[in-house]
Amino acid sequence: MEIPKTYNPKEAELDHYRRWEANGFFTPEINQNKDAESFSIVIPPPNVTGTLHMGHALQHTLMDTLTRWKRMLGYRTLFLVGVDHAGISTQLMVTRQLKKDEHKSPQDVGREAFTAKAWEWKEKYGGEITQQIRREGLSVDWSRERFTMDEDLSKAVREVFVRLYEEGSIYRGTRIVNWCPKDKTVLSDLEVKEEKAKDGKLYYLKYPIVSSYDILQTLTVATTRPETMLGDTAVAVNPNDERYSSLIGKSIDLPLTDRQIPIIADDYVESEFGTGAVKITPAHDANDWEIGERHGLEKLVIMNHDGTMNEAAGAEFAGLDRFEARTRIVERFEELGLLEKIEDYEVTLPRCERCKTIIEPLLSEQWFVKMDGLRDLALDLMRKENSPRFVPEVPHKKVYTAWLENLRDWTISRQLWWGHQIPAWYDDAGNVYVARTAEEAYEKAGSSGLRQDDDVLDTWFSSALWPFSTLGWTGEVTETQDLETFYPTDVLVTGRDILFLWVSRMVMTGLKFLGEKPFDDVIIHGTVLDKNGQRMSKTKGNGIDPLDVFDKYGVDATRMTLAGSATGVDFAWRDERVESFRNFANKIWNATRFCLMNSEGASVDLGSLKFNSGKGSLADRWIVSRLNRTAKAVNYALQTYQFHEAVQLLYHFFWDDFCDWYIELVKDEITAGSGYAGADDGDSPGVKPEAVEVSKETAASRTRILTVLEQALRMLHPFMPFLTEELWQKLPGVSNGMHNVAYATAERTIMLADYPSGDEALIDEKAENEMSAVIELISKVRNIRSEMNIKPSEKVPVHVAGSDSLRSILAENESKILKLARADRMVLAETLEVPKASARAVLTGAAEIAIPLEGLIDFAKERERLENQIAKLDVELQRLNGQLSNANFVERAPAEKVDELRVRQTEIIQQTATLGQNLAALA
RNA sequence: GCCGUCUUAGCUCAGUGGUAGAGCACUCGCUUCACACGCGAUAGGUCACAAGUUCAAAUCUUGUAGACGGCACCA
Repeated sequence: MEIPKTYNPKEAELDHYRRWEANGFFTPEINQNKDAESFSIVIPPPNVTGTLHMGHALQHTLMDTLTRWKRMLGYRTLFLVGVDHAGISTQLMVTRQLKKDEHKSPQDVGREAFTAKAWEWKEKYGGEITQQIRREGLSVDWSRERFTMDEDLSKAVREVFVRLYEEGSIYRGTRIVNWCPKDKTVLSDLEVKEEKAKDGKLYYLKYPIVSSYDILQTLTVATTRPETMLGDTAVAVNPNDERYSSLIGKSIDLPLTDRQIPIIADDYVESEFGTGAVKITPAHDANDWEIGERHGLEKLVIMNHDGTMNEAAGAEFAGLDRFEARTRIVERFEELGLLEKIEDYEVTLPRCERCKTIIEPLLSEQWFVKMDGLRDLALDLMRKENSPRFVPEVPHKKVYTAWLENLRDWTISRQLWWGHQIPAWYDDAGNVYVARTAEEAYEKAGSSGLRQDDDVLDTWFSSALWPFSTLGWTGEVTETQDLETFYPTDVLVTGRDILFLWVSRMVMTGLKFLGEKPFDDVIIHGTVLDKNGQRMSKTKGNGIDPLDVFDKYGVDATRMTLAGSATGVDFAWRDERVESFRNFANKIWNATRFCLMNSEGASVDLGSLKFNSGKGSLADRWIVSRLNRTAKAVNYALQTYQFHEAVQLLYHFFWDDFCDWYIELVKDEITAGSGYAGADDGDSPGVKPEAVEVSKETAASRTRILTVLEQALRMLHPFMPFLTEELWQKLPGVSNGMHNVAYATAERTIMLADYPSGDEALIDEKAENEMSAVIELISKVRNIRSEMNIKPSEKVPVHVAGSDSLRSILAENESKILKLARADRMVLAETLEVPKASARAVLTGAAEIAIPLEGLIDFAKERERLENQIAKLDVELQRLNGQLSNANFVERAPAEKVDELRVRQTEIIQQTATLGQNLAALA
């Protein structure tokens, strides 16, 4: 079979994906084993407005790797995919489009037309991310694709809302909330991000005290937001503050208004801060609101929802933007001689996570979820069962627990049109009827003259139900088969930024409504940073588009790069790293190409790797041992979510063990008699292999190498799905008979092949030790050749002295050693008998080698070589001597350890002696 | 303010008590018939700093410095 010299990923990628999807390989139904254990994972639903970024690519890779691995192991596997309706984001997109296309605002078209537009937008543009997910190769079940606003999911949302309302956990109340004047909606605490302001100021305002005398007395208050003074309804001081005790009970003539406000005492005030007197604006500050509650103060709202001042702020200010009002008020205070001073002051400002607008704390009536009960469910689960298990555990377990412990009520209403409209209806008298449907509300009210609440729910309210709403939970008694089979899910893979917003809430709702946690393990992956270690962001423009990387290096190489980063750790993106995995993909391609060029008369046969002890050549037993050892280690690494460990194991097994050693060791056997060791440049057709008779031995060797390769491809498949499928399909003899039994009848594909789990019986310590000796010998010879500048084309004789067993191992592998060491003969003896003009080295086990180099040797260089070797050993020996002469060490360290060092000490002494003699002989 | 993470080879990072590792880059040598996206061979680190625990510390404890993250407060 002829294949090109270089792997071209793009060709393989789309074709295989189409075929996998069309054949239903991604669905759990492909699994024919009724007793199969299930494995399920739900994707963190990307925003419908979103496009793929590196964070997605990372988390998707981890999830797909796990899913493919479990599927190959025979689990009934569901990787559920879906998209989030992303309330604010989508509303903004659609609003923008409406403005651009029709020059209209949402209010112009009305709610119904607007949401219709939003659905249109979703159908048209919302598919981008799902196409990108296909490009990534994710083995998600498209037949179960979900959208958070699907009818079933919406039903689940209403059900949960009604149940929480009925038990009193959802309530409507008037509170200070986080208001975004740009998006014109309330936000939860988690959607507000604090940011340091560059030029914060602290304004000291003098408030005139109402006095029975005519002397003007003032009380100075400090504030960062002077504009709120128009809403002040008191000034507070600490009750123990002697400076002000006489003022308590008196009043202030509030400047710029015609109001008089009281001076009150409250413990909240810290005398040390500012002037020790605080202006109190209950309608525009959460702490002030508390004080207002305690003292029965009026709550005067002075701002509109768009951040402008309202009538209550007074005619002079009404209509001004809040920041214009600030400037204006400061000017007016100055005019009145009431501005004491302005200080620079570092202040952190709350900003809208989405649009970065400064949040206005505003008094507003909203819906809230009381979190106490839900919180306790999650906390108990953590305290009693240590669940969910975070990977890595530090720091997430602690952060998660601490957050729960300090949890406050959740503001769930949003002043948007795109989302789940709150299932609450009002009659003209203002009575509220919370119900699953309008009909149910009418029934409760005994009238159909009701108006549904205008607001929608926080997007995270529906996301919180994702692990079960997607599996068919609607709260009805008939639970679906999927829910039965796949809930709870096995593992959640997500970023740390949504630990509170999403993960914690899924835990709470899962426990509450299904009585069972939604997942066992939570992998919190790291953040992909740019090459300077900075977070990628749109504003910085330093983002790396995964699709560009796919185009340049291939999806598989990108996946290996992402999986190859340590779980949970941030890492700086380096193209060089993907490049090395692109090279790795090419290495796999070419190794396969070589095996295929020499596959005549052979086909993949698992039986060819089952050796009874002692049977099979050393190289064969060795590679089979390495294969099985690697398989065991890879499975363990995946079980413990050490993806990078698995990547390293596979990389080194394939490249070092399989390519660098095994292929080279058996090359002669594989190419024997074919006259076709390889195509020359790819241009000429080469010799047709069918012209040549393939011997039984050659065919057997070819079968073995093909089989090892086939197993390696299977192990690599969860990480590199496209390349491995592409190559696997080309191997002679592959069939659906290699599938896990659960998929016996499915059309043949590597993605359903049985995953190698590693056979302990085929791990052969003896073979690995013997091969180490062969490898050590070859390496030493190569080292001498290189340092003595012996041309690659020049063959040398190799003399080896060593034990009987070593000599017999080497003798058995003579032809291989000669080839790889580029030697023309190997002389084995008990002691070395070589001329003085030889280059020498020592081997493990009191063995030594020499290469006679009459006329070629550079004595000075050889002396240097030997001295270097001695010096290196001496460093180690000094350390060993130190340790072993320490009585404490010998007494207290485990005997095993002490013995180990003694053995090593003896060996070094012996080797040093040998090298010393060699050196002396040169003089 | 509170909590936490990181600091290891030129770069990016593994490594969690017992002789320091990888990839890339660097140096040297190779058109060796799968692959130059390759092959072979080197070089390169007092594991941020200090003290402590231990027979033994990159690894555990404490402190210091620097980088970063989360939470809270902010008149």
